[in-house]
Amino acid sequence: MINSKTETRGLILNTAAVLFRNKGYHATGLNEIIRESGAPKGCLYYHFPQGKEQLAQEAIKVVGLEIQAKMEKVFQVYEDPVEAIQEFIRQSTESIFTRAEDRRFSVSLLALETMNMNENLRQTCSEVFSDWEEVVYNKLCSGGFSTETARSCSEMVIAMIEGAMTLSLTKRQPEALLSFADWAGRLLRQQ
Amino acid sequence: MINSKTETRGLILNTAAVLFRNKGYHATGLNEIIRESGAPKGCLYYHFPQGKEQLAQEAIKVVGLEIQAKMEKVFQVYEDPVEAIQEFIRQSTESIFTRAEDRRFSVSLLALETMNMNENLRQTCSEVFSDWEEVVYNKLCSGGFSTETARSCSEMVIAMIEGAMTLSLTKRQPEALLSFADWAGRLLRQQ
DNA sequence: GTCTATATACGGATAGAC
DNA sequence: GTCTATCCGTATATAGAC
Repeated sequence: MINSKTETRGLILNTAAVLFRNKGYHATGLNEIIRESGAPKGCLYYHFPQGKEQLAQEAIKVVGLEIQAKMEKVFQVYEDPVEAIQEFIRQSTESIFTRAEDRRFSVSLLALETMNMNENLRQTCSEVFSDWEEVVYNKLCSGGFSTETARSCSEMVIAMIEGAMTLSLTKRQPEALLSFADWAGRLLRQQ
Repeated sequence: MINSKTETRGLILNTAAVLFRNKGYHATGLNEIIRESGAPKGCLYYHFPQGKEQLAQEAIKVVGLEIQAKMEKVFQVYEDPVEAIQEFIRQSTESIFTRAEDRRFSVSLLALETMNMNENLRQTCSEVFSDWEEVVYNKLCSGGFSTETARSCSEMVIAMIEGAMTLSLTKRQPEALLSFADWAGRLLRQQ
């Protein structure tokens, strides 16, 4: 459990993270979160006094950290940064299209839904993107990229993953993601 | 007016297109569409018997065509395909960050919201993406790219635009989009 | 900490008059 | 083609007992 002061709180938060990431902010109801989590029905506003906004804000951080952990795990296995990034893309694609069809390795939906509606949530999503970029940046630097090149590349890598994932998921075809993995290899090595 | 058999119908549809594109499917209510459009209040289900789904499906097509028209307009001015693509990105960035802050040149939000919820809407978004790719594909071919290269590049260009736009909008900084325009130039010329 | 009941609003959708 | 009234479900949120 991540970020759980109590068992119940953590249960609700983790359930919320799954639902928000898969269905988005507006399509996920508080009732649904309580029902799915199996948590006591009366305790949501006790643990999250500011209601849905607070729950979403914390859940976005959880989603961000989950995906970041997955990325770091892959990065530890592959020393070469380019290979590591390619492998992360391929493994994410595999997860999406086989293990759990409706899961996304992305916070694009939450970001796009909330950016013009709630400044706190927008800011939280923005920080998640920046954190991911930092992980890629460090990996590129440790692999010999100049800090300037690594900075520019890391933002492009995250942007492209989000975009290619959106296209692949919409078309229900892994091609966009897989062909991006190939592209990323060529592009980064040419820097 | 696009696709309007009658004045009122077109009015509703165009208003719906603006709201859906900016706020997404779930955050946009039918009441809101009627109110904003100024259309007669009782006539929504007369013009759109299948309700919100039908309205959204047609609106997604409208949004897709609007963005496609914008792209084609820029492509007509610049003969070189790489230059044309770069210019489209720069002009879109300008539009987003100056003329109308909450406007997006994207259907990512609608695609991500509906893909696991409604097969019709998912399919419609998928077709919009494919149509955009086709425009880029034709431009690249006419500029001397091989059909194979053009096919792969066109999908990457659309994916990258969607991803970079998501990041730029979330961070409220044009950098991701503008730096992608530079990248796109280098990448495509190296093919 | 947890529960029930409820307030209040808004969502999409329908029926039937005009 | 348009309007009004309304049904019904669900949403977030709160009050107060236990």
